[in-house]
Amino acid sequence: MRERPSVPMKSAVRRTTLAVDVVVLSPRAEALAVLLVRAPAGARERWTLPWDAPQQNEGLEDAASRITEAVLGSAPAFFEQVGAFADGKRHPGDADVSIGIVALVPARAEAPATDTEWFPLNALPTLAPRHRAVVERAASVARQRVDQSPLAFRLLPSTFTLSDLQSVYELLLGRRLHKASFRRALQASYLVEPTDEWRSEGRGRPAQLFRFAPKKRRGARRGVRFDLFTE
Amino acid sequence: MRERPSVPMKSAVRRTTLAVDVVVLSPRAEALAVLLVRAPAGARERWTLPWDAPQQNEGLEDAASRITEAVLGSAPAFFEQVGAFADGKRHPGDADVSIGIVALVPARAEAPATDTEWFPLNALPTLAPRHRAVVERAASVARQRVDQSPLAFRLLPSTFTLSDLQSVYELLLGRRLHKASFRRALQASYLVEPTDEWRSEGRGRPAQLFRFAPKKRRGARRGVRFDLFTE
DNA sequence: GACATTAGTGGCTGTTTGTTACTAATTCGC
DNA sequence: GCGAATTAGTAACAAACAGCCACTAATGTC
Repeated sequence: MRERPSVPMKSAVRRTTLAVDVVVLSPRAEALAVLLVRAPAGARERWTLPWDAPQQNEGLEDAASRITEAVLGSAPAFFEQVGAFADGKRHPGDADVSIGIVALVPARAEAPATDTEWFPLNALPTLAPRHRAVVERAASVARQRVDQSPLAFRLLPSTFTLSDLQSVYELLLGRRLHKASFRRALQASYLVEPTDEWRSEGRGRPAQLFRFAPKKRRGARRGVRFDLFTE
Repeated sequence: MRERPSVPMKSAVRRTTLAVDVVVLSPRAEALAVLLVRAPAGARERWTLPWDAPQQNEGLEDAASRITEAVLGSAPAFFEQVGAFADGKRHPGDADVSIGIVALVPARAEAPATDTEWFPLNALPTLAPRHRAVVERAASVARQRVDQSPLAFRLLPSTFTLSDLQSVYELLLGRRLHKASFRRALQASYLVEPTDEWRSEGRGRPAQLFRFAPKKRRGARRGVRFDLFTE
């Protein structure tokens, strides 16, 4: 019979260095893009995620907000943790542990700070291994939660056309959706409401503008889907 | 026009204390239960989550594995991060930052260590505020990801009846499911395969045992669901 | 052997979804 | 001015799916 262990003594509490690494995502030119910061001369990689150590008594999301505001001029309204990273992978500031946080900003947000640049997710420059892992996790989290969290709406301005919304979903999911089905499902969800404004974008029929306005939850949800992500 | 900020100087890197807090979940007596450890005399609360500081160069999941093994006698096969907690809430070891990790163990796992006890999720004793937040997040993560991650199968032994499986889903989702619909959806998902064993559990017809054996992903997934969690 | 109990399936019905095809309102080229 | 191109939005049908009910099957209990 196996010996029943007893509760362990706590090891001596170690002090570790902590970083908050922010993945700022925004749709740019038909692709999801990440905001990167030019690294100081002499660094091993030329680009890094915006990051910093949290201040004393500063929450992680608060730190992410401060870090993002410094490179973007304004703080995004939406943050979500994507995980803690403490593997052996190298961090630009040699932090022992990184908290990865994804921030979503609408397409036409303000111009970023000097020494920053948007890179499409599929054409990133070389990053420190830790930062590459954080970016990959952030993208994967965004893809997996797009229908459980109002992620898509944070990538759009406060009013948007349904075609805009569909494009963002397609960007996040990485596949095309059918227009009629998309709209039907959206209608049934009571997530948006029409405004009385219309937008004419060059040629073609003008589109009605909608805003994100989730109504009270509809009744009990139904059966299980068994949609395992077996990637 | 808004002034374009420049990239901030990194603040002096602070050293913080870090804890890995593990939420060990298992189905016990018709409810999901958490494994708690009796706190040393003099502590403010009588019970805590199993936790410890990660060792030098130890990954977070490795730490969770070590911590769980110490209280359970064997390491569960499944861990998932549920988030980092750095709010002002008090931690039993006064760690600045906690990484919450959920571990899933099957129902009839080994007897826990002395000074530990299973508590149903809805009848927890008083915990340090940080620990309460970690438990709540863990439960919520488990509920939200049950159909995207093979969570349910980690709460069952390697072979199980379909009624067992359905019960675990009902436990995680907090609502009843319909037997025929559940089985149809499961069949279509190719997640389990029958063994040639049967189990007779007291009265009633014996049930066939199945094992978790996910087959290659079926073709492209379909439409969007807009299932926002508006809790 | 009747009955209670649990496992498992067949089939009907209404709902949701994929798809095609259409109508509507605009710009562009001439 | 007018048709072609372009984008927005909808109708309608068929297939797939989910909720539901009722049934059969195999065991233990009395």
